[in-house]
Parts: sequence; structure tokens; C-alpha cells
Amino acid sequence: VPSWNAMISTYFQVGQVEEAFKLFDEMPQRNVVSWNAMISGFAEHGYLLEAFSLFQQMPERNKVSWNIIIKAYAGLNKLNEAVQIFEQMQQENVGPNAITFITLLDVCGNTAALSSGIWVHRCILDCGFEVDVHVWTALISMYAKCGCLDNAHLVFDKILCKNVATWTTMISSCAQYSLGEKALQMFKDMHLKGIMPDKVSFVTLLSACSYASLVDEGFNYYLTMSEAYNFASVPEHYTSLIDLLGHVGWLDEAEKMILHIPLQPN
RNA sequence: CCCCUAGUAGA
Repeated sequence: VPSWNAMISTYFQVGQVEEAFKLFDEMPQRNVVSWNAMISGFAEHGYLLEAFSLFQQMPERNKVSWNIIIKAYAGLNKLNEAVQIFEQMQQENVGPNAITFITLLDVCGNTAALSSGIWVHRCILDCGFEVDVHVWTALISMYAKCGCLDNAHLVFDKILCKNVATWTTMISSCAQYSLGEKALQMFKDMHLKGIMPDKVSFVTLLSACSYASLVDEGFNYYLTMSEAYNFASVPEHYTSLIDLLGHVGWLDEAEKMILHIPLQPN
């Protein structure tokens, strides 16, 4: 059964929805993972009716099944529906896990629903299980997206196990609140704490330089990334640099850069 | 490495 399940997921990953369903239909036995894989794949490709229908039909559901449905609503920015499913799962004695909360926080952030985000935060604390760094980071992100940088900072300060993603969330939040210098300072602080930047944190850093109109710093950081860290550039790096040139009015340089990057400009 | 998992550009 795991082999069939893996094939179903693979078909969805390459967009072959019909092939996936054919396998599900033909496989000799199915387990809850088979059903979950189908529901998740259907939902991800926009086949929501099919997803919901399978969810109704499936013989047994686990936490993942419920999380997939919450995610389906979250993907549509349907916060109220997502919360309803969250409450329904608990009525059916299926407890949430970290992923449940992360999914809910994500939709709160995307819809700037601060009061709901605070409510989810409280649920997390009430739940009593130990909160991992993924959930903490999702909380920071939610507060920042909801316009509450102060709360984001409060959460950030309390986290003991900050990793590069946690720092990047905070750096990005500062940049989005036009605190470019502060964002750069945090990048340095992160480095001082011995946490190594990765590609995503460099994208964030370069965009912070753009917000702060710091051309030299931005290009120096870009060189550091390429030469000291040996990271290959992704399109986002170039976009950030071009954006930086544009922000300070160096339009000729920006245009030149578009013509010279080793990627097809989109 | 059978299903749902946090941070990133431009608009």
C-alpha cells in the first residue's frame, strides 16, 4: 500500500490528477494515507468538491485528514470555515497538532485577522503541549502580517531555540515595517549568535537593503553570499537587487542588470 | 524518501 500511495502523490506532484485517481481506484487495498493523499492532491489542484466528497466517504480519519481540510479552506482564505473544521475535529475527539495550528495561523496572517490570530495563540497555550520552533515562527509571522510588530517581537524574544527561519521572519517583518536599518542589524545579530544565513535569509536581507535604500550594503551582501557562502543565485536575489537599484533611482543600472543576469527575465 | 508541516523578491 505505501508504494501505491507514493505513486499517487507523485502523480499529483507532476499534475497528473486523473492518473492519480485511476491508481486510487485500482489499488487492491487502501489505508488512511491513501485517502489523505487523494484528498490533499485534489484540494491542491482545485478539485475541492472531489476532495470534500472523499473526506465524507473515507472510512476513518486521522489528524492529517482534518489538517488537509483546514488547509483547503485556508488556501481559499476562508478563515471562518477553517476554524469551524478545527472545532469540529475536536468535537470528534481528534486533537490538533502543531501543523493544525500552523495552518490556522497562516490563514489568520494572510487575511490580517488579528483577533482570530490571538485566539489561536491562546488555543495553543491552552493546549498545553510543548510548542516547537515552527509554531513560534508561525506566530511571529502571523503577528507581523496582522500589523502587530510589537507582539511579533514579544514572541521572538521569548523563543529559546531560534533558528535561521525564526530570525528571517523577524528580519522580514522589520523590513516590511520600513525598519530597514533594524533589519540589517538583526541579520548581523543572527550571525553573531552563530546562526548561518541561508538563501532565503539573503533574499530577505537584500529586500531590507532595498527598503533602506542601502545600495552598497546590498551589493556587498550579495557578493558575500556568492563568494563567501558559495550560494547560487535564485531569481529572487536578482529581483531584490534590481528593485534596490530602482528604489534609489539608478534606472540605467537596473536595466543593465536585467539584461545581464544569467537567467531569463520574467 | 506513503499523506498535512514555520521564514524569502517583484506587483
